[in-house]
Amino acid sequence: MEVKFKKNTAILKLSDGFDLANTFECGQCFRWNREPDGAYCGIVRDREVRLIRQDDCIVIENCTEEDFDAIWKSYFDLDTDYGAIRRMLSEKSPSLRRAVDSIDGIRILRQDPWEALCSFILSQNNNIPRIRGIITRLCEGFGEPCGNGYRFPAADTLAGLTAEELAPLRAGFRAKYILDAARKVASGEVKLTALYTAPIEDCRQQLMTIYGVGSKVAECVLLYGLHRTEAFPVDVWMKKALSGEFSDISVPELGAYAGIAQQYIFHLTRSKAR
DNA sequence: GCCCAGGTATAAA
DNA sequence: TTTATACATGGG
Repeated sequence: MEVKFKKNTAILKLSDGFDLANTFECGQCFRWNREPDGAYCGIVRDREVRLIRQDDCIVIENCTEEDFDAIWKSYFDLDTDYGAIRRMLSEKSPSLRRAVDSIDGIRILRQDPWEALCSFILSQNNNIPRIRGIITRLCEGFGEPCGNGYRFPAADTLAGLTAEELAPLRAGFRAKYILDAARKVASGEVKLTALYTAPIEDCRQQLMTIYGVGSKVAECVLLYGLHRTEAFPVDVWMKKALSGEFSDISVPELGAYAGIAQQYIFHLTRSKAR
């Protein structure tokens, strides 16, 4: 990966892939917005940037060299060779090769664990456009202004709210889950930063103490919020996939990248559904 | 109108 | 331990 800087703009040349639409619209995140020119605009922590492809480069606008080193290099997982991971996964089974080949240029973002926790609580029994709407209203209603939008509200902020105060989100039965998550995170009863390094099964159990967090939400938080790429949702809808056309996949064999394999399988099953 | 959505808690078999 | 159902809401 090469990077050059020109007046608050980072210009990336990657040896592996970075497809903006596939990365931001694969269902791992809900707060990157496509603009008419094909660029994507998003807010992470207290920074707002805009990404656009120019020839074989990805351009990050409003990105200083300091921010790139402190935030974006890690957030976009730019030090990871996705080409190598794809090749490794493709060797594991014919069905997984089809899944990997069904989409390219996805990078697993290193999102904020708290934001990922809320996002995937809200995702349950819900569709992506509506999830995005609820999260937008959550940020507008309770987040600090940032750039042209809002930061994701802190757990401490939400912990002091009531279900009635969350009603404008129209999150339905999920509102009470958000409040329980906020309360447990704000109090330290669930310590998200500990989940970066704890044994994966302990992490699952810890997350599932939150009302409304089951195995599937826990796996998504671990993968997308804590970059635990070995996390794999074996026991909810993935069980369906693995008993069908993906029955030739052995999850333990996928090892450290089982979660990334899951992302490709998710895409293939989604694209077939329509 | 109808079906269903990146599921989970709860009750019942 | 496995299987069924309600859940709030609205996108397509």
